[in-house]
Order: sequence, then structure tokens, then C-alpha cells
Amino acid sequence: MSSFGSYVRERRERLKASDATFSVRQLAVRIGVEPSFLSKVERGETPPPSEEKVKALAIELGEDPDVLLALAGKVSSDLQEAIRKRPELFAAVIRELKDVPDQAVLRIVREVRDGKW
Amino acid sequence: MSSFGSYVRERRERLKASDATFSVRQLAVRIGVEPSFLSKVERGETPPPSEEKVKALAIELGEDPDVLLALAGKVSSDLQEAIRKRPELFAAVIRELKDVPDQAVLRIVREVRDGKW
DNA sequence: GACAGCGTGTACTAAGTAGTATACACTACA
DNA sequence: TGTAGTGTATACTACTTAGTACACGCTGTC
Repeated sequence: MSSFGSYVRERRERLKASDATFSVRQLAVRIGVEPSFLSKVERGETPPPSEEKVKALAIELGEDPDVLLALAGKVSSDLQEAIRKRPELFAAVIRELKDVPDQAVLRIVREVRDGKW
Repeated sequence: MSSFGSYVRERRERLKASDATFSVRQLAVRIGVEPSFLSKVERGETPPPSEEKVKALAIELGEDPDVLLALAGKVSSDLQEAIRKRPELFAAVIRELKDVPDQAVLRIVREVRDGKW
């Protein structure tokens, strides 16, 4: 059920069509793992790699690191750290916004950025 | 450096002063671990236990589970799941609110709750 | 027909996670 | 003085994480 692997494979194959350096071997070297390991990851034979490697993979594939981490079942450590620094606050925020539609949440974010609070 | 253990120990000792059932042994049984393990955790000889045990501990000690999890270096799995379901959105929210003072964040959350968005 | 490059199968490992089980020494108390 | 309860030391274990190292067979090409 690991959609992470097939997602990466699909994305990589697409890029490989127009750029031969997106072979398993070469991409693996670029993100700092052994080719056989990336191969196993793509086929879901092994769980997704560490946060660091997933982020490197995201950058190579031109994907959003947070999205790829999510597919890997992870949450970026900088987000976790922000939550751990003010656990009550962020727990409240996240649980409150959990079921609020994207549009509404984005409006809030924009207002914060514009200093309208 | 593990503040988690000493924090738990202090809370437990405080409760034990007026309730003898807050011994290492009895509390350990209530949260579902061996007494020797809780002892080691409190002395920082072993890293904090699993999320499940930390939550049980928080409830027994009358503490906020999210706060105790934060001390354990963890983030509640339900929060992680919420983030993983909409990674771009929540990554934006958290990074945007990271340096915003509590007061302001709380006001925003209240406005959301009151449907002022 | 050799050589480069490809994807993958197999075997292995070092470190971390999350504890259990048992025994020991000490204190209170009846 | 025995026994109930306390905290802890020691030894051990099963599972997971996060990979490496190497070899194999296939394909294209020069």
C-alpha cells in the first residue's frame, strides 16, 4: 500500500524520458544512497528513506518536500520542532483547522502575513 | 539533558506526597510498563517511552498530553496525521505562525471557531 | 564482441526503539 | 521478626530504521 514508491518511480520515469540522468543509478548517487536501495524504495520493498533523503529526492524531482514527506508518512522536523516549542498552542491550532476548508485556512494565513491581526 | 524524566519524577513525587498509589511501581502498572522501566525513564537512563505510554502517563499525572509529548520530543500522531493529509496547507500555516505571539495566534483561532472567516 | 550503463536480487549490519523479567537491598510496620 | 511494599541494577530480547556491498543478467552501441 506504499504509494510513496510508485509516486517516485512515476515521477522519475517521466523526467528520465527527457533527461537520461534520471536513471535509478544516477539519481540514487545524487541523493546519496545506493542504487539498489532506491530501486527497492521505488518498488515498495523497503519503507521510505529518511527525512533527509526524501527531501533531497523532492528537490531532484521538482516536488514539494512537505508533500513527498507526507507520502512517506513523515512530517518535516522543522514543523515538529515548532509544535514542540508551543505544544498547547499548535495542538489547538491544528485541531481547530483540521476540518476547515483550504480556502478559509489560506485566507487566515494571508491575513497573518499581511499583519491584519 | 533529558528533562522529560525529571519532570515526570517531580510530578509523580508531588502526587505521591498525598497519594501513596503514585509509587513508581503502582504508577508503572497503571500505565502498562514494568516498574524498572519507569524508574529508568524517570532517571533519564532510557529515552522516553512510546507515545501511547506518554499519553497514559500524562492522564495519570493530570498533565496535558501534548505538553508531555513535547518534553518527550514527540508530536501526537493525530496532529501528524492532520498535517500529512494536507501537507502544503499545514506547512504554510505552521511556518507562518511559528514566530507569531501566542495572543495573536489564539485570536485567529477564536475567530475561526466563531466563523468570522 | 567487449564495454558502459541499466535495474535488481541477495546478504548483511550497526544503531535505535521499546520494552520484559528477575533479583537485590532497603524501609515501615504489625 | 517476618512480610509487604519501595526503588533500582542487571541481563536480555524482538522489532524497526536505514541503509551498504556486491553480484547478476539484460540492453544498446562502437
